[in-house]
This record gives sequence, C-alpha cells and structure tokens, in this order.
Amino acid sequence: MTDDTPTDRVERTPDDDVLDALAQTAHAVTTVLTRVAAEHDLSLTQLRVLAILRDRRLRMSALADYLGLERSTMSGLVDRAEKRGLLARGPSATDGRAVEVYLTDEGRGLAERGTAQVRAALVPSTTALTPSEQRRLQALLEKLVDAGLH
Amino acid sequence: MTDDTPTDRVERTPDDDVLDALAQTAHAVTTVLTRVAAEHDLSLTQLRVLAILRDRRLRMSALADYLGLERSTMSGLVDRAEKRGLLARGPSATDGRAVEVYLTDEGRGLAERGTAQVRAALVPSTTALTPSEQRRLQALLEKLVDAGLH
DNA sequence: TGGTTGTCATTCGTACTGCGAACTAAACTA
DNA sequence: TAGTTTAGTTCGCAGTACGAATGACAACCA
Repeated sequence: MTDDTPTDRVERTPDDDVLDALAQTAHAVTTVLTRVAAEHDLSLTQLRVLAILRDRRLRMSALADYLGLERSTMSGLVDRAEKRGLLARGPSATDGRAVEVYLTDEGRGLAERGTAQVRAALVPSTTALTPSEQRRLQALLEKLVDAGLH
Repeated sequence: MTDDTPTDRVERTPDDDVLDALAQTAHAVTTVLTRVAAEHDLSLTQLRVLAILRDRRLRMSALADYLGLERSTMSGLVDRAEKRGLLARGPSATDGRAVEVYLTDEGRGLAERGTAQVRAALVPSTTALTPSEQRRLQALLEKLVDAGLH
C-alpha cells in the first residue's frame, strides 16, 4: 500500500521539492547573514539583537522572547555587547525588577552598516528576478510565514 | 539628493520588502530545523551532517566543504556523532590519508525520522499555498539560489 | 500591613560549536 | 630520494546556549 508512485525508494512526497528549496534558501541566507556578522566580529545572534533594537528599546525578557532564547543566555549576550559599547542597560521606569536595553550611537552605526551590507550581499541575487517575480516571491513568502511555520 | 522618495527616514529601497521576507522566512525555517534537531539531542549542524550522509559516503574534507566549516571543526563534530554511534569512520580505498564517513544503521534511522519530522513541521505551512503557488515558489527560490547568494 | 507567591534578571557550571595554529602521516613532484 | 603539498587530528580559546539556584522587586490577599 501507499506505493502508487513509480519510485518507492525513500518515498518522497510531491511537497518535498518546495521543502528542499526552502531549506536550501534558508541556509544560504543564514550563511550570508553569518558572514556579514563575522566581518564585524559579531555572531548572527548579536547582529539580530542590534537589528531588533534599531527602532526599539526592550527589556531583557522581551528581547529573549524575540530571539527565542533563555534569559540567562540574553544576560551573557548583552554583557558582551555592552562591554564593547554597542548597547547599554537602563532601569525601567515602571518596574524596578526590569532592565531595558537600547543601542548606543556606536551600536546604532554598526547596526546600520550591517544591514546595509546584508542588503548589498543579497540584492545581486534578487535582481536575478524580474521586478514582478520579486513581488510574487515576496507575496508567497509572506503567505507562507503567515500560515504558521512554528 | 537621493531623496526623491516620500519617506527619507532610513532610506528603504524597493528591494527591502523581498529581503525582509527572505530573512524572516530563513529564520523561521532555521528555527524549525533547530527545534527538530534538539528533539533528538542534535545540533542543527549535526542534523545537516546526517541529512547529507543519507545517500553518500564522504571524506572529512568534502563534508567540511558541504557545510562550510573548517576541518578541525568537522573532526569534533564527527567525533561526537561517532561516539553516539550515529556514524562511522573508515579508510579510503584510494588515499591512505583520507577518512571516509558514513552513517550507521542507527544514524540512518535518526536521519530518516528527523527529515520526516521536518517535513511534518513544514508541510502545514506550504499547504497554505495552492499546488501551483508551491511550484511557483519553488521555481523562484531555485532561481534565486542559482543566482549566487554567496 | 505583613507575608506569600510570582516574575525579572543574574550568576554559575556544563556541554557544544567553531576557529586557527601546530603537528603527523601519506601522497605527489622534481 | 628530498622537499612540498594535502588530509586529518589535536589543542587552546572564545562564544553560544541551557538549566538550576539566587536575589530583588512586584503583586496579591487576608
């Protein structure tokens, strides 16, 4: 049963091709991001922290939630970035237990240079697509992400 | 100059929307892969090793190239997986210096269960797209990856 | 108001990742 | 055959990430 398909070797479903493409793309993009981060002596996670804080000021726990990390991990991450002068900790006005994290000017500069570089690294590939293909791709990806991906 | 666009705040280019969608998707997919790996006490990299070796038998350096890692990193990675009985090292028939790596039965089983789980986790999202949208997405992603993404 | 309970963040110990440099062994090459 | 290149390993290092334990504050309630 279930072998109405010609190839039964490892039973690939028809979805597998999209999945492969997705996984491969995810990895390629992640590699680019990691490389850009490394050029500034940052880990991928640190670059993400900077990007998130570009237009926000968050408490530790919110930041951890954004990144899907434990709070104890955040502490170390923020420690090192703070020591490098990229961000700072401040008290919360409304909660004496909470700590708020925000970028320093230097951190903001690095965040902006970093994202510009990411853009520069990725744009050449996206321009292999026509403008209308780009819009189509964007729409499809958004639909996909909105559909869950948990 | 360069502000012929209405919003000049952080000078977003029209490409940025695709890029954001790409980055977001990449992260979501990576998160799923990492979670599945963790459920089997594997890192994302180790899961990738198993997946790569599913239908191949590779020498250390080839494996390192696939993953974009240093050989010294591979040694440790393979050490740990070997200690867990997931893969094995063997000599090369043609080169006395080389070491070939291949999955054990246990490793193969884990690799298969892992990829099945990844499929199970991602398919619900892809089925939010119609079959023809899926094919379109796949084609666009492939075009993108083929275009470089270095 | 005072005590209990829960939340926010930190510290500590542990395991793993990934790198580069130094090293051994095997394979070319001149 | 001597010298060079290539394949892997080992070692030390810094960073990531986790979970358990701890201290400080907040919120609840009796």
